[in-house]
Amino acid sequence: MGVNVLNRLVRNTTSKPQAQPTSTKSLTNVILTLLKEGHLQKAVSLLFASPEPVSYSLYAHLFQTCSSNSAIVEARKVESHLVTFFPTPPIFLLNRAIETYGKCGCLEDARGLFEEMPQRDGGSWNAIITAYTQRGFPDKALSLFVCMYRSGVYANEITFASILGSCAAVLDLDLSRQLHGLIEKYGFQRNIILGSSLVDVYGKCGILSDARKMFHEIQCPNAISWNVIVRRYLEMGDGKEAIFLFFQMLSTDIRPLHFTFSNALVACSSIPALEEGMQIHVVATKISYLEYQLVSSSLIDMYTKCGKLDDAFRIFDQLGSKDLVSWTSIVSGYALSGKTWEARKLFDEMPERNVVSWNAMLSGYNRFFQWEEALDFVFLMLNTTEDVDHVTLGLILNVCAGLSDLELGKQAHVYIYRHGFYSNVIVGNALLDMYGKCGNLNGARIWFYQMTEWRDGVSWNALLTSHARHRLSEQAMPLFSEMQLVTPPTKYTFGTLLAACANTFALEHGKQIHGYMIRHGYEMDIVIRGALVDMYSKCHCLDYALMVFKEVASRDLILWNTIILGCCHNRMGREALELFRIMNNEGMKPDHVTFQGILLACVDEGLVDLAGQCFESMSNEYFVLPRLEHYQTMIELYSRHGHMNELENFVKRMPFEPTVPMLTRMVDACREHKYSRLGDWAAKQLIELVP
DNA sequence: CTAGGGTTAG
Repeated sequence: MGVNVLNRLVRNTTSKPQAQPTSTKSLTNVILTLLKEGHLQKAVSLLFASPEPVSYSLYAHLFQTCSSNSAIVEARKVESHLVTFFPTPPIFLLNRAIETYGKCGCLEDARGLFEEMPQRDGGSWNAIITAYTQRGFPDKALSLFVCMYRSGVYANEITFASILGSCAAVLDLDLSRQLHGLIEKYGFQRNIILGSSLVDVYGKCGILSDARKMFHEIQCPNAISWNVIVRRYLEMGDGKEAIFLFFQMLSTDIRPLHFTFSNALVACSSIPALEEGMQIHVVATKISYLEYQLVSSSLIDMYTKCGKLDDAFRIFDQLGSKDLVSWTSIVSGYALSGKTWEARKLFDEMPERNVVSWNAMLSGYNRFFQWEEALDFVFLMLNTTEDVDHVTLGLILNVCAGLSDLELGKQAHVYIYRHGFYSNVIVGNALLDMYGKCGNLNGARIWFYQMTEWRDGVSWNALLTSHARHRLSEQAMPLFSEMQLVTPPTKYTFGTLLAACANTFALEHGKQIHGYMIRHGYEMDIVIRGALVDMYSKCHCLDYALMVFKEVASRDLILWNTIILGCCHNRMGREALELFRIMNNEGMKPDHVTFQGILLACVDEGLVDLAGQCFESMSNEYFVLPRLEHYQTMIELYSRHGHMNELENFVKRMPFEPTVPMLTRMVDACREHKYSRLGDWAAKQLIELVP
């Protein structure tokens, strides 16, 4: 503040605050009344126009009010008045001024005053350090702290609290430990604010053991201390411990912050833990915390994540005022559990939407492979709102991949490039996936090398998957070796590699991967076991496939289909049929893939009648609509086993015209079995189709 | 007197 400096130098009045005339006293009273009534601007104008100084305490009061109102113009006026009438104002008032400038976000004013002060005390350093910490410049705060330390000014509790906040922001674990040592050396360790700050900084640095140790050293943790420790466990993905600590807090007589309720509920959503969530619901109701939108929104989300849509909806429905977040929560609850129609109905009713609401709805369509609806929704979104973020773009790319629409995917790529989203790793990986799924392996490769700077393990997996999908499984192994130098493999990596082994009949590689996973304790989920079954059966090692299959406790449809088709691959039709029988007994509903396996088994075993019955039972008993490949397999069945009458009846009863491969197969079969009536017809059809 | 925590939804 150049003007203020000038004032300080030019003015040489020697007025003292203690000798106040009556007019000043009344002025003070008027200003105080104005402040009390919230007229800060008027109060400051009055002060500014007054040629008299006021008491130190009134200046302090004015600064404080400017602080809480972020009134920068008024703060400058107050400082100006102060330095005009006091050539050497008390340091503490200038410290207040620095703090006020900091709170108003005017760091230049704060720094200017700090630099110009004729004398500084520890409070001045604290004020400027706190200003930088709170306005989001932790590096500057830390370097100022070093200056302070070097210039021999002692740090006090306030300094430590502030500087720990900066450590937490930049995750400087080493400095935090040093500060911890100093705090104990100076005997500040019983300060609850410093204790909580240390819990905070250790937790943010991911050292929960130290955070927990520090927490236990706090004699009487307050609501903030509890909130910190619960939150840190939640952030590190240990929802269980977060919930445990929350309930421990409830057994003390501390009244929890409503934020802590929200954190505990989010922890329940993350596990998910319905029982505990319901208990928290009860407690929150008892102490009227559902009044907080934050708590009720978290509660709605907890119920949806625990699969209790009805309960979630009941709370939502009874909500006094439904805010954007609770609307979005309920929509996402329906959308992500497959009830996209209900979700859409609610979405259309929303009084307002933001990018998260749009993304939630779109995610629902994507998760349940409703690509057409998703695409319509994308266009609706782009026509309605400008609000598009990296999540939206990732979802749009998923739609392109789902529809195998490379052109659309390329358009999205251009958009992403133009709008600077390309260096986002989520978007980048979605792009890789899109190129792979749209059949453009080269595009995927080029993009993979372009994203060298910011790719992660997922990028490698995506590229591996693209290679495996393009029957370039031989190249997957060298790629995997390259990958291992950079990033550790995950179960997704192995899933892809096993599929690659299956496609290239690389039994030895497959066995090595299986062994590697067992030795290194990788999670053997149902997808991995399915990949193992598939790999072993495609490598003609059906015994191993069956062994892995039998180890799975709860089998899903995909796993059943894999083993049934595996038997077919190994020309073990009878075993396939036997497995189908067991599957039925276990109450598993077959789908079109299962029936394709069954029909193939019948072809192989020459079970023409059984195949016919199965084909009939598809639509009659199991309500599985026969697809093109089922009709084709039936044609193969009759052709191969010379059942020409049945073949003719079957083809004539088909709900669509036979395809070229079907006709070709029929012509061959009719020639072989001298059945010219159908053969001639098929040949004629063929000529019309292929001129 | 100044200092600590916390923003739920994709």
